[in-house]
Order: sequence, then C-alpha cells, then structure tokens
Amino acid sequence: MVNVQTNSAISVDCVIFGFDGVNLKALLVRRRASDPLYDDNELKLPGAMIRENETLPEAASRVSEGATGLKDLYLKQTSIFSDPSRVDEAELKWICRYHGINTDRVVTVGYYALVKLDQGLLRHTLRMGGLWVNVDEIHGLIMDHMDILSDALTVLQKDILWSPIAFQMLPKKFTVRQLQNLLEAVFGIEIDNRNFRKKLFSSGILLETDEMEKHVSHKPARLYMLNKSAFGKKELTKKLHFVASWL
Amino acid sequence: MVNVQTNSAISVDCVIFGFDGVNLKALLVRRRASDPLYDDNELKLPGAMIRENETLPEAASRVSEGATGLKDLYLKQTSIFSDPSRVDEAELKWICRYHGINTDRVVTVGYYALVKLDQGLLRHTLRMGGLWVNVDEIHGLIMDHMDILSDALTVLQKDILWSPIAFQMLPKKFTVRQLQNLLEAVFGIEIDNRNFRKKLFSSGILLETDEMEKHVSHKPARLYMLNKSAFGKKELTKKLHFVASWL
DNA sequence: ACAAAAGTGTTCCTCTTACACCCATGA
DNA sequence: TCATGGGTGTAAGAGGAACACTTTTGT
Repeated sequence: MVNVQTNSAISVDCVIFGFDGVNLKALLVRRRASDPLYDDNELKLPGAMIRENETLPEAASRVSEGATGLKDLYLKQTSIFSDPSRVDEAELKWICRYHGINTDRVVTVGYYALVKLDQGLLRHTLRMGGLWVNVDEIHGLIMDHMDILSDALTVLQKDILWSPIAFQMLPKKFTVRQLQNLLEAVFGIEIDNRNFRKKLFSSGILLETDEMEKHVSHKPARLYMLNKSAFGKKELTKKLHFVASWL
Repeated sequence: MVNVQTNSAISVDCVIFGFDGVNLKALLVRRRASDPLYDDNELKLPGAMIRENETLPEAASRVSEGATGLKDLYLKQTSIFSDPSRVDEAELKWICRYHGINTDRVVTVGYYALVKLDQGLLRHTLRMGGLWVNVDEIHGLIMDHMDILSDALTVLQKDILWSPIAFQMLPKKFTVRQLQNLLEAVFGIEIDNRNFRKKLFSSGILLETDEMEKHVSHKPARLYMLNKSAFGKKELTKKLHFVASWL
C-alpha cells in the first residue's frame, strides 16, 4: 500500500476583477504578517482555507464577500494548484502558525469574481487595505499567485465569449463605449466603434434608456441597460455549425 | 478561530473519452468491492487518491495510464467536486477501508483524457474489466460521477473549438468523414459534408496521404493526416475581433 | 446489379471590414 | 472657440448555407 496523502489543507484564492471604465483591474491585499519574518508589503490575492463542512464555492463566496463587502458576486472556479512545492517549508510554517493549524500540504483552488467598481466599493476596499491594480501591471505576488491570476484571466476571456458575464463588471446603466473598452481591455485588442455598435444594436441585448451621461466635457453618451431576455440557445447551435475556430 | 478543514483526502477521477468512428464513448470501470456490502456491478469513472508528493496532473496521468496502458495522453483538468455530502458516510467508510486510510472528507478533481480507440486499447481495457459506453447512454454511476462526466463533456466541447485536440481521438491517418462524425458526436449536431470539406481543405490543416481506406464495401475514402504547422495566433486575434458570440 | 458511402460546384445572401465627418458639451 | 469623445452610413468582399448527382468498391 502506497502512501496516500490525507493530511491536506485546501484553500481558495480569488481573483476579483473590476473595471473602472478604462482598465481591467484586480483586487490585491497585503499579506498580514503578524510575523517579523515577513514583509508586510508583499501582495497576494485574497484567499482562505476551507472550513469543515464548507464547499469550495462557499469558501470562495466568503473570501470575495470579505474582500469587497458585496454579496452574490459572480464567481467561477478556474484551476487547482497542487504542486507539492508550490508552498515552500517556510511558507508552510507561516500558514500553519497564521491559521493555527497543522498540515503537510496546501492545495489551492482558483476562483475569479466579477464586480462593479463603484465609489462605495473603492472606499470599502481601501479601508480593508486592498489595492486595485491594472491587471497588466501586476507582478511580484507571493507564491504562485501570479499563475493563479493569469490562469483566471485566460478563463475569463473564454467565458466572456459564451455568456453575458461582461455586464457583471459594468454599472446597471452604461455607455456603449464602456462596454467596448471593457472588451478591449479583457482581450487586449482594438474594436472598430462603428461596427461594434451595429452588431450590438442588431443583437438586441441593449435596452435604450432616456438617460445620458452627465458632467462630461464632450457630447454626452446615451446610457443603456442589459436586456436579459435577448439570449437563446438556438443561436448557439447555429454558431456551432461553423464548428471550430481552427477550421 | 474557526475550524479549518485539514484532514481532507484529494482524489482524481478521469473521464477517458474515445471515438470509435461513429460514437463518442467514455471508459467506465466496475467498483472493486472487496466488500460484501457493495455490488460489484456498480460502474464508476477510473480514479484514485493522490499520493504524497504527487501533483494532481501526475495522479491523473497515473490513473489514465493505469486504465488504458497508454502514456502521454492528452489530459485536462475540469472542475473540483467539493460538496461535503458528495460522499456519504457509508461511502466514506468504504473508501477508507479500501485505501487503508483515515479521512473526514474526500474532495475530487475531474480530468478528461482523449484517446485513440484502437484494437490494442480495446483489448487492454477489456482485460482490465473496463467498459466503453456511448456517452449519451451512460447513467447510474456511483456518487457524483455522472456530474463529473457531464462537466467533462461540457469542457471538452469548449476546448475543442480552441485547439486541435479533436485529433487526439482519431488514428494518425483518418478520413474526412471520421473527423466529421467526431465533431457531430461531440456537439450533437449535423454538419453539411460538402461545406465541411470546403472549409477543412481551405484551412490547410489536413495533409493528404496517398493511402485509401481498405476493405470497405463502398468507394474507399482517402486518408489524411493532421498538419500541425497550420496553426497560428494571428487567426485567433482576427476571430476575436468579432468578439463574443452573444453579440 | 445493387447497396453504401465518397466525392464534387454553384448560387444566393448574410455578415465582416474598412473608412471620415459632423455634433454636443464643458472648460 | 476649442478640445474631447459621441454618434452615424456605405460599398466591396469574404464566407456561410443550401442543395443533387456521379463514382467506386464489395457483395
């Protein structure tokens, strides 16, 4: 009988994506040292150990709610990071001491959450010591948190093509340009504004409001809302007929 | 300090997909009872507990190699199944006894593997007591293995659109019809043969061989091979310009 | 000869792409 | 009045969709 690993701790780490109208950002927190060995300035993703009788989605909700103060965030599991050496001995000691636990191994599960980056949220995260950093400017996170982050971005890019989750990062009423900027930021591409509008309006997923932007020093843009009812699977099947982007 | 769960066991379960030229199949194994309480006929996905100092991909390789006798399979992680009640008390006892371990909780990680279903493999899996079952006819697996299976199929459908992994399930030399049947089986759709050929050939991903099918009682089809060099990211970026299928 | 699947072209039409100017507002 | 981003249309071309008959082999 070989040695089966049973004394594992499982954690979740959340990549919380937000959009400020121009850039895609992620929420980072400082490692709370409580330990002279560690630099209080090191940045990490918000995370936690799972508790007894808690599912992973529950743990991820707890973490993202703790970091943002918001309930019912859109949350999606990405990958598991299980390399036995992802946590070195010193880190393991710190984790055990910090959590008051004793374990041989820590496996972590990545999640991403999508939030609307409004003033209230900014204030909350600031109070909590969180930092919203442009995704393409993040570097030097602890352990394998950079891997977890880039994995989350890759998964987000794929997901966003298949469901209207992009709107989770926009205010309830938004301009066409905001949506365009968001997609450009997520994919790192440029989109032709005229063609984008044409496609967008003909798809019927936007509901026009009679409100306009205020206090902008240029022609104010109209605000739109998401038309949730404009989704159907018939279209998906049609799309699938042209099966496979590698063809 | 809350109770942090540390005494977890982590397992992997592999959905091994194969294609027989017509149907998409998955490899199932019988639960090895060694226990009068359990019916030896219950079917499950091949799986195992992770060992000390083993990563999850390593464990998944070990499981899929054990089940198929093949090395270097294409393997992809899908989701984690972490519901504390996914394993009921009786199951937990069985697992502990069967593996000679003691644990409070078993969390499992889903993987899928893609294989070429040839005669050698069929013989091997038959000897091992494995069963290749059409994916749409599978039901009644133990625990949450049905969930793991359908999750794997969903992930496969998305993945297959973004990379040429479909060819992992075809022989080195294959007919156009085989590829078409495979895609039809994976997505559950019908594809127009003439248009499919046009698109396929113009994409340049097939290399023509001078071999033909043998011993078929109709006009023999030409065999083709995959042209690995026909992939580039320039095309992907172009596709992304029409961002989002929900538009 | 017959059954069974392979292989092949054309037309219609939709959707993508590329592109430049006037408009409304705050400063 | 100026700077800034909002908002609009068209033409050319590519690509998708629909569709029926002949060919080759084994039995």
